[in-house]
Amino acid sequence: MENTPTQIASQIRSMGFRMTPQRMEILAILSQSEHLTPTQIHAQLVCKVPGFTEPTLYRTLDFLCKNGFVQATHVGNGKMQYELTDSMHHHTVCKECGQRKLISSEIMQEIYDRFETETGFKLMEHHLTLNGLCPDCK
Amino acid sequence: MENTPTQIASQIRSMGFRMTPQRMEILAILSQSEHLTPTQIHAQLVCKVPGFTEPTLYRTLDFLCKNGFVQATHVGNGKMQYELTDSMHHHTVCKECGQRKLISSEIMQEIYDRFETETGFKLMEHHLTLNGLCPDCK
DNA sequence: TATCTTATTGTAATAAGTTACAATAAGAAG
DNA sequence: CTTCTTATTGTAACTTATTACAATAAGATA
Ligand SMILES: [Mn+2]
Ligand SMILES: [Mn+2]
Ligand SMILES: [Zn+2]
Ligand SMILES: [Zn+2]
Repeated sequence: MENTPTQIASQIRSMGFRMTPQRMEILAILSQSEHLTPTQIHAQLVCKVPGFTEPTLYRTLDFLCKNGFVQATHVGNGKMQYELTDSMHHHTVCKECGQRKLISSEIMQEIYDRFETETGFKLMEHHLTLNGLCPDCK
Repeated sequence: MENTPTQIASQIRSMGFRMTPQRMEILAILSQSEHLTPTQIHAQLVCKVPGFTEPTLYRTLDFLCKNGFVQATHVGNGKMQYELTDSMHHHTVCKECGQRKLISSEIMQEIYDRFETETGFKLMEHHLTLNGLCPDCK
């Protein structure tokens, strides 16, 4: 399972959906950075495609999320952020200094495994942000 | 540390802030249910206090969160939800059937302890929602 | 290539959330 | 109780997000 815009495009088509310039533009933008808010994405869109509208942006993000090509995440502030579904990764965010740090997948995988065996629940979270205090600020 | 509206009110005063009817109304509403969106809270507010405005609602929620009396949470849809800071508790939400389930604090505490010792990060998350598949839908 | 179906887009109106600033009132002081 | 300070509220304007529906165009079919 790959995740370049072109590969996602053909997957979209093979799922019976239609591939449009609007969807392609959004995928192109998402493929170049992560943790983008709708406003940030829209700012980039209107540069390239002057008439691009908000409803299309929000609907498309929704569509891409529902079909697993994009993941929506929260990082503490109330704003949604979007990124292409990539390898599982997690962050810590320090409430004191704001520093973000990537958490190794191994640690989280072990924790997830244990959680799943103890609860019978199958986790599908691929991107979790944990808030607290970093070692320095603690 | 208690969390009834009256007790929070006196804490707010003793912290040098002012206690207002608006803050009291919001605390009263939050003390009666959990997982409330701003829109839900506002709907209740305008019934009781006809002129209650949105800026005051959002500012007050922000204020109560920053001072630890209220916690803001996400449950998968993009909407923020608010509730009085109570004992730590966590949920699973099934992507298939939508069922929500409370996760025992003991399990999470052990997992948190391990996470903290392995990363040096001090978690302050008191309310985490984990998405995936419940035992039935798995 | 031309035609057809309908998924997807844009338009227009609305709702939710934010910001800047002047008016108000909580609570301290006299 | 009255006065004073300033934290907190409401007003007004704006930005971000959502909804309903008519116009468009992707891609299937002939
Ligand atoms: Mn990330
Ligand atoms: Mn909860
Ligand atoms: Zn820190
Ligand atoms: Zn289920």
